Amino acid sequence: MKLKSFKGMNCSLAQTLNIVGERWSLLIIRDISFGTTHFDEIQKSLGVARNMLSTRLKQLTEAGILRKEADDAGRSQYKLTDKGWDLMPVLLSMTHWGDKHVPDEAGDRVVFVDQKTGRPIQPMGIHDADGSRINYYDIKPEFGPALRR
Amino acid sequence: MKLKSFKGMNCSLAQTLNIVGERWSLLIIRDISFGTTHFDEIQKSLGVARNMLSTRLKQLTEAGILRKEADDAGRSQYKLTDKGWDLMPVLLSMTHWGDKHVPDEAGDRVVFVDQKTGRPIQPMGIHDADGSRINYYDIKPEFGPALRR
DNA sequence: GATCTGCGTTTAATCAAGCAACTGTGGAGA
DNA sequence: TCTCCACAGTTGCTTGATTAAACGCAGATC
Repeated sequence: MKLKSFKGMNCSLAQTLNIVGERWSLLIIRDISFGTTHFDEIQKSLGVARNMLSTRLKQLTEAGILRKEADDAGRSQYKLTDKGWDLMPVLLSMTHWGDKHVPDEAGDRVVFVDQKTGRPIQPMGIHDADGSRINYYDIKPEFGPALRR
Repeated sequence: MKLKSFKGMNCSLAQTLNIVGERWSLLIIRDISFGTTHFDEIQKSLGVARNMLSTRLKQLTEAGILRKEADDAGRSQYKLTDKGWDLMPVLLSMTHWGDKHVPDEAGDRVVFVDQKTGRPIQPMGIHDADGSRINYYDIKPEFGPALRR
């Protein structure tokens, strides 16, 4: 009774979840994006089981999200590829949702700021073709070519 | 050997994953956002096991993401709450990532358009305080009050 | 040469996903 | 009123996934 794969679903969300939808994947990716790139560092930071971490790193590397390389000391480390960095909107959306809906009494936990100005970035939101911010009830889904058949 | 909870992690991403990070949750939420609101409809649409669906719907309702109510015919249906609709940026980020990195040869699967203009919305991206689009390498994380202690 | 650190793999136990069959309820039709 | 069917779950079982801890192994340090 294998875990059901989302591969056949012909849905971009399902395809994404098939690759990064596993419990630990996004936390691993976040750690690496923060500069925690060595196996033991990630393991201690997250408290994930070592074999899980090993498996996930392998899968994410095969999926082209991570790249394994040696650092100056010859120790192996993991870095995000461009494909991996493209997941930042996903990470940021989730972080902002957590900030808003599962807050800490002491305030925000991590704030992402614009490096040039030092000011916090906007919470992730929906923008129309002109770049104006719009609401979720201002959009509607339409079937694209791949679903019209 | 219970599944490790992310609750104690003091990280907004982990808090979000603790609520919607399970395999089926986001797919269920997407279906409901598309108007597939009855138990059997969702079950057939996703092919998820009925007991899984039952458990997830219960958890998501308890988490305040869904609301259970009766439709005109008295059948029970599930709707998104505002808290649930706030997950749209997460769904859209993942959908756009899938469109880009796991494409279908036939083209896009679902396109989200601005209801007023009919034009597709922008792919989810990072915006600075002034609303200008910036890149992932233009931002950096800073520890907020909850982590400075 | 003994111990430590880094990076995993193996092992054994337990938890959760998956499937299918069953229950319970309400309405439609005979 | 009796049967049939759709809907919304629930129950029970099997198998896969997750966990923690122990083990391997190479290179560096004491």
